[in-house]
Amino acid sequence: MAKASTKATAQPAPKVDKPKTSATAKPKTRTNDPDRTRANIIEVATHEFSEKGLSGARIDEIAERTQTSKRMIYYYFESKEGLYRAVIENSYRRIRSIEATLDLEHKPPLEALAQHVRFTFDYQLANPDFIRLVMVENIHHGAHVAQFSPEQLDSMGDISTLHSIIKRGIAEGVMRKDIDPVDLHMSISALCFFNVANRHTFSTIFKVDMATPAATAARRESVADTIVRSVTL
Amino acid sequence: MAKASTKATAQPAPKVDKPKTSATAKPKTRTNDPDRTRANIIEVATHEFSEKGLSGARIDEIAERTQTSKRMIYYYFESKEGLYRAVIENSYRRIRSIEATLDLEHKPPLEALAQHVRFTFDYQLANPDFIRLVMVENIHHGAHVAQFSPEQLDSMGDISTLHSIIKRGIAEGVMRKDIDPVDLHMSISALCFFNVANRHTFSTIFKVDMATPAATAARRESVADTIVRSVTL
DNA sequence: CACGCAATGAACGAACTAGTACATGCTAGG
DNA sequence: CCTAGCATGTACTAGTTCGTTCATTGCGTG
Repeated sequence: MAKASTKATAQPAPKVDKPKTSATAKPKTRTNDPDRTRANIIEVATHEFSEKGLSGARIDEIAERTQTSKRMIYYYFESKEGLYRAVIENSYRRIRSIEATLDLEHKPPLEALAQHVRFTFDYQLANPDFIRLVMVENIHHGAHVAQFSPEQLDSMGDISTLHSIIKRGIAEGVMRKDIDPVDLHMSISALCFFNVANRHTFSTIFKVDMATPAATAARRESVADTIVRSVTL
Repeated sequence: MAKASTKATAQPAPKVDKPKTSATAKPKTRTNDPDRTRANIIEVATHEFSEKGLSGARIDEIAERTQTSKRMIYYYFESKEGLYRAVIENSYRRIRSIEATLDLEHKPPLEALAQHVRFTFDYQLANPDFIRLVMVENIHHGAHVAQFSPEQLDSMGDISTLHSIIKRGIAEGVMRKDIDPVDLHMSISALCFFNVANRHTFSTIFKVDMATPAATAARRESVADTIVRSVTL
């Protein structure tokens, strides 16, 4: 459980150094570090909630796995739901910040689209906690996401990358003119999401191990191909 | 252990064969009717679990909405998990029994495939409880589905309809020869599933109402089209 | 027709769980 | 260096929640 470096999980809090506590301070004394504490709590809670759901997660258990105590959870987040909200918000923010670091602007549109799909596929695969959190949230009818601010929602729903790919595709005459970006995005999300979200029941029922590198690679190409085909003339 | 009867479970349980319980029984006296009681409990529990998850559902609440008491839940299902298992099993059984009542054998392969997709789409849309239950189960890593018998799993994974459509499609030269039926099924499931499972967060983030008839119809066709395109030459 | 077993009900309790009261250490500003 | 207020830890409580105990009623059958 040693989770030392977790610094900027919650926010870019410049907590740099803490010379105060006698530079030579030993682990004996307590060191107040709000940002770190918050970040640590969110990190632990993210995993707990994604693993057991909102009602299944236990505050006491989260507190135990934290470097601090239950008291701090209520001090910073007020309630179990407050913590859950912070977790969801933090997860969405992280996902957003990492996406779109891809350079697709000067590749042929269809190739760019395929790349975009593969990236999405791999990213979701690499972040099962986020996927599970989205499932949990939908079981709750998206009630907490609905509380987000308009700005937050806007940035979460930013699919400008896809827009520009489609635009170029149409301009270059390699894509249908009637593509609905949101509809396309939904298809991409659906295919990538399912791969992570439902892998357990699907693997069990169809007796395949979706987790092997070979199966993953094959599925990744299948999804990319399916999407590319859906936009061509 | 009281695995006594496993016949009529939840559903329009028309109280089929029930010669024993004096057919003329009046509402005044208590009428022992195990099957009906079981079915009633499962019905209520299905909704509760799908709405709140395994840990979120409350046995007391389920009991209240039942025509019987909590005592009966434990009498028939032993535990909360036992009830949950029965609910999952029953749901999968229902889904299976209704599917494949479609006559697709003498339609052109591609048309048959499109129909099959539309049917799946509509069916999942009409059964959100089942979809949500599958989500809940996957959050639990499919641990309970994994306990099903091989026979149960076999019938749940029966995609012979799809197999035969593909077979005809290839024979008639209108489909690719290298289609993997399970892979195709996964794509169909993914696209249909997402439409119900993630509608809340998706609608909120992208500011669209996925529930309108128009949006539903459009999405249905988009999904059918995407799948059909994915198998053509 | 009575007897054993299945089905049912009401109330109870032990364990758990979210949240809090109280006490105290730490850091910064004057 | 001293005080105010933020940060933290400990111990506790009030309210749930699953599951059970004890008792009773209906049903089929010998």
